[in-house]
Order: sequence, then C-alpha cells, then structure tokens
Amino acid sequence: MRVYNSYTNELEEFKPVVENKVSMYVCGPTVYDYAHLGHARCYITWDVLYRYLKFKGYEVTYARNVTDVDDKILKKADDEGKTPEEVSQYWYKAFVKSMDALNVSRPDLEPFATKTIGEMIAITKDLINKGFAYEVNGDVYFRVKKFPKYGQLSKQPIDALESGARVEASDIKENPLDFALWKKDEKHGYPSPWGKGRPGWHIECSAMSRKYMGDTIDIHAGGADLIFPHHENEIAQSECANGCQFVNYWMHNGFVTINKEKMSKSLGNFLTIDNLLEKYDSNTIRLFILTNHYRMPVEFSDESLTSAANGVARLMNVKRTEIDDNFDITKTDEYKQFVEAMDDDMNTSKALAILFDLVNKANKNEPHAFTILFKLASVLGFTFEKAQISKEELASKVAQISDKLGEKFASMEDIIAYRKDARDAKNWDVADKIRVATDEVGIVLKDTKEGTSWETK
RNA sequence: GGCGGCAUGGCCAAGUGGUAAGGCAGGAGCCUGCAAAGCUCUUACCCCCAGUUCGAAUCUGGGUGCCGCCUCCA
Repeated sequence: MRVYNSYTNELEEFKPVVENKVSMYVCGPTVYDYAHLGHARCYITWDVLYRYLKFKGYEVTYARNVTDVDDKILKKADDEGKTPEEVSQYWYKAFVKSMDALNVSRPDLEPFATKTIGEMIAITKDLINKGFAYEVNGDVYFRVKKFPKYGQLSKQPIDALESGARVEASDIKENPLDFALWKKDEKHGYPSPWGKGRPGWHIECSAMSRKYMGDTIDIHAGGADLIFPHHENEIAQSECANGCQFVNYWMHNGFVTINKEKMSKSLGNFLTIDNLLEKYDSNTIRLFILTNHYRMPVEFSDESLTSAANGVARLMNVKRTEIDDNFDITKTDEYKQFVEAMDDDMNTSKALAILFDLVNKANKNEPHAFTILFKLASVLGFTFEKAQISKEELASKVAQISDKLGEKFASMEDIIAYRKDARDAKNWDVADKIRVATDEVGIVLKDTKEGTSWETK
C-alpha cells in the first residue's frame, strides 16, 4: 500500500513498525459544540482507512482522542454556569451519536485529555529537564529554537514563521514562536509542579499517543488545518522528549468548502451533521465524501448531495442475492481492482467505480456479484440495510392512504390486495389512483411478475 | 509576502506519456396495462501559450484563475 506522507510530501510504501500491526492516531474533536460536515469528512476518511487496513489483515489499534480541556469548553462552562465536565460530557455524547449515525466505527481507544494529565505533566517536566522548555510564572513554554527540525512538516522556514508570528503585547516568552505546554489557571486548573494549571492543546496529543501507543506510531492523521501549528508542535514535543521519531506516516484530509470557502466553526458557515442527517442518510453523506480523493477539497452543495443520494439509490436498488460467505472474493478481478485502487493512497473514487460496476453485474444476475459488492462496500462503510419505518409511521401512512381513497385499509398488504383486484379487472383508473395516493405519502409501489411490493422513498 | 495545492463533458470526479473510469443530470430504445426499478445505446480531445517527444490531459517553462496554511479550527 502506498500512502501520501505529508511530512515528506511523497507517496511512500507503507510499512508498519511491527509487521502486520498498525498503530494509528487521529486527532479527535474538542467537545464543546455540534460536529459539522467538516468533522464528518475527517472521521469518515480515517474510518475508511481503519476499515481498509483491517480488511487487508492488519491488526490495527486506532486511537482517537477527545479534547475535553480547552479554552472554549471552559468559557462555555463559565457562560452557562456549568462545570467543564458537564459541558464536555454533553458534547461528547452528541459527537458519539452523530458518528454512530454516520456509521463511523468506534475507535479502539478513545482517550480523554483530562484522564491523561499525569502523562502530560511528566512530559513537560522531562522537557524542562532536557532544556527544551522553561517555566515563567506558572506557565511552561517549549523552546522552539532548540528543535532544529521545527517547521519541517508544514514546510515553513523558521525565520518566516518568526517574522509572521503574532507577538502579544505583554509577551513573556523568550521567542514569539514558543508555544505553551502548560498554562497557569487558578480557577479550573490541575495541580502541577508549576502550580495550578492546565495543559496546552498540543501536549495532549503527544501524551495520549505515547501513553497508549508508544514513542513511535505508524500513522498520525487529521485535518490539514492541524498541520500547523498542532502537528508541528506535537513532533517537537514528542521527539525532544522521547529522542526518537514520533510518526512514520503523517496523513491529512482536505477540507469541506461551501461557496468555495473552508467550512469552519470560526467562519460560521457550517452545516451540522445532525441537520444534514434530517435530509440525507449516512450512505449519501459517505458517498458524497468518498467520491473525492481524501486530500482534495470537497465543495458542499445541495446539488452534490442530491446527486449522491441518487447514486446511493442505485446502490440500494441493486438486485440482491444471499451473501455467500464461502465464496472467496479475493480471487475475483473486482477484488483485485478494488485493492489496487485503495492501495494507491486510498483512491476511493476509483474504488467506487468498481462498486458501481458490480451493481450493474448483479443486476444482470452475474453470480457472486452481490456478495463481492456487499463485502467491498462495507470496507468503505456503506450499509445495505434499508431505512426502517416504525409501526406507528406505517400505520399513519396507511390511514392517510385510506383517507385519500375513501376506503378502510388495515395494512399495506390490504391496499396491495385491493389494487390487485382492480388490476385483474383491468380497472386501471383505480389502480393508478392507489399508486398516486401511496406515492403522495412517500411509498412507492413496484409491479413485477412476482407481484407488487412497496418501499419507502 | 512565505509555503502548499487545484484547473478534465451540463454538474461531481478518476486517469500522470500512447488517442479519456465511474456517479448525477439529459436523450433514444427495451421491459411495463401505465409507471417505478432495471437493461441497452448515447453526449469531452482535458484553462491558455510555448517547448520536449514518433506520440502529452499526463513531462518542462511561462501565463491566467481558484483554494488552503502561515492565528483557534477536522
């Protein structure tokens, strides 16, 4: 498998540190607000990588942290008169719910920053001892000048960074580029050798990844906006503390844009996942995202989502057969093409083309086509479960149809039987009226040789 | 200003040297009582200019346009 390493800016052959085992760490959310489409893109992308690595037979340990100590959480807590825990727990649960709804796999490990404070203090202490950090009045800063590789991930010459760095009025740092490992905080802080305080954002990931996955991890991924300064700073901290390479493959996903602008909290131009799910299902959002290569920007529009929804309909309408678990799909051309595409830096667009070819083959009764399709599609996180309609909803629809037709029907089967009589009598007017009525409440009737079936739109 | 990326049919999007995957939308036909779904057929010379080459969307140089990072951000 070849992956694009953002550190070297090159496609590289993927080789884990330990054969057949992969450690991957993805920067998770800061839980203080709704997750939006941009988050969906990120976590769906790395979910697909996770699923694919496992599909290839790797034993994968996937960690995705939760940042539950952060300025924004504290501010929200203060504003709402709640504890930071109440705020972060609330939004964490909302996040999990959204991810589940998107069929994003749960990671193997989901460390919380607040549960890893000890490790953060240990690293910070270690960095001070080694001369890579210094304390000023209860704050601790990383001494960027001591790390010559600084700027290598973001390809920023250090002097360019320096001249561009924002200099605060009352800066107490040795160098404007130095970043906080620990911040003094009397109100919400944790005890530490430097007094009450809380960790800087960057140290959180260094600490959590080291605690759960060791000094060197195979893959570290996240949104491209984390490259600088977050990931750059993680490298500095971890490599200075551990004395070895931090990450072998850095992978970054592109943004979701809207009106050609990056979708983000700060710009306020975001659509929440929950809102989108009211209109589009999880397969649709996934197809929308996976149609594009993960490193490219994806422009949001209702037109694109509608197009994806229609594509998903084609996928869902495929002629289904029993899944044959004894059939070895690895011998098939489609499997080989799929793996070739995915091995090429996750070319999901090409992989999808293979899936759609399989749809066509299944519809033409090619043996095993649906089995292959089903298995490959699940690697991309698509599900073939049809949306379930609740009993109450169905009863209400049946009642509505009854009203429209001025009849009393107990069930869809009733309606279909009634319509069958009409059709047998070639009473097309009645038959068509029934179909119009069901259509109006979102139920499609399909006439085949085997009889009539119904499904929700 | 520094760094990085992108430009392919009506829309979205693969393809990185040999004459353009796939999805959506559109058109024609088959199927159907009529539909829906499905099946078949159908629409491109790849932003512009110059160059390298037997041959370029694909490489080189120069334009033009768009985006991102450089500050919290997936």
